[in-house]
Amino acid sequence: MLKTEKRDEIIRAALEIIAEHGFHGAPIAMIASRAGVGAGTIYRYFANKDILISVLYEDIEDRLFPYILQGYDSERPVRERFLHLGKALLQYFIENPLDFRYVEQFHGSPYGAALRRDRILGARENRDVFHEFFEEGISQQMIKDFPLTVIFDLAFGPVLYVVRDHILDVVKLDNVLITKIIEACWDGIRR
Amino acid sequence: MLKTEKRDEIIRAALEIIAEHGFHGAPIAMIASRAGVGAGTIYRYFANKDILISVLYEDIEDRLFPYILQGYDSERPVRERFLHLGKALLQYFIENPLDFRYVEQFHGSPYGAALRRDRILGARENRDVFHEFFEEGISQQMIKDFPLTVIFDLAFGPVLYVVRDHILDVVKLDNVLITKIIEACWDGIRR
DNA sequence: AGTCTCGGAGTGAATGTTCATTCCTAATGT
DNA sequence: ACATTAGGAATGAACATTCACTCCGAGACT
Repeated sequence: MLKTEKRDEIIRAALEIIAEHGFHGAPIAMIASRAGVGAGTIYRYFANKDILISVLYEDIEDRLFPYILQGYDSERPVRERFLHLGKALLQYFIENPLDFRYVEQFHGSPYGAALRRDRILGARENRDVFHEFFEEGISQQMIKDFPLTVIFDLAFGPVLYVVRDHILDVVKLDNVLITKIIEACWDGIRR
Repeated sequence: MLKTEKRDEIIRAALEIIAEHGFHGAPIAMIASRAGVGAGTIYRYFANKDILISVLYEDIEDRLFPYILQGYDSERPVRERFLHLGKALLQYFIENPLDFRYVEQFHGSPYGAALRRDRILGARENRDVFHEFFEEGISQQMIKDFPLTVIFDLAFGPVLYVVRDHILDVVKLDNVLITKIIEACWDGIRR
């Protein structure tokens, strides 16, 4: 019944190594030894490396969305909700830099390009939260009338770049700065 | 005297293949055949693949900056200059999608991480234009007072994401939309 | 209770492939 | 003729994937 345990170890190890060394510098043998399993074992859980890589990505989304939705209240005013979503996103990646590094590499690579039509952050059930939120904001005339995709880019593009800088240690983010940044994002999309 | 010619072919071929298939799916043999040269020839021009990859990146910057600076007039008002820079950046990548795909992959990879402290767009002489521009904008109280890095993220993060969407064909950008987008970026950073 | 059998999870050495790089020969120019 | 440049087969290293084997626990049998 401990199936999950080994599988989790493999996923954790793969995340660590790929985030740090890229898809390149992450041979199966290395992942296996970091996970404390035999190389062959990985193939008992994942048909091949590509599939491991995709599953890993979905795994991150499955942790990210619940985190963001914590304390999200769709009854609150638009601006307040935006600040919540933006901050939560920023915070999640700051707290989980490996996830960020991984997502970043994944998106830039051909693996990620396969996700094409699916929006940058998620395409599962949860995605609807963002969807609905922005659509409501637009119809309430609180948010500029752009295609949804563009609104995403305006709203969260800066957030992701700021996270990168924080991880690369070129900015030091504290709570005050974070709030100011998300407010600036809001200025970008609000009417 | 045709030294340059073969070299350019190699660079072009490498750009095409890497942009499309990633650093992965771009074996030297494939680059060579696309360039119409022998595999060994590549090594007459580039010591190894890593160096080819870095040179390729620098090459892109060397084309990007002159393009952006065309018609840039540091005497014009801050807002106007910002609109110029933003549009030019967007336009360059729309016109050169391979360059964009390449830069994107490069940044997300460990190669790019080596550029750490160097700012996201350039670290050569030209970089100063952006530098100076934002510093001036801040001291004139036209632009919000954030660390320079953050200003970059707020200003150009959205632009790069929009370009990605355009290339992935999830938005259709026309001149009107482009202008509106850059204006929204301005709203994000202006006081 | 003790012994035996079976099945499936786990292993890592062996395999075959893919690749960057080298190096010797051919071609080209001077 | 000589020097320089190009070519691409040959080389060896690195890697993903496979597979023959080990190990272990849960039943079955005595």
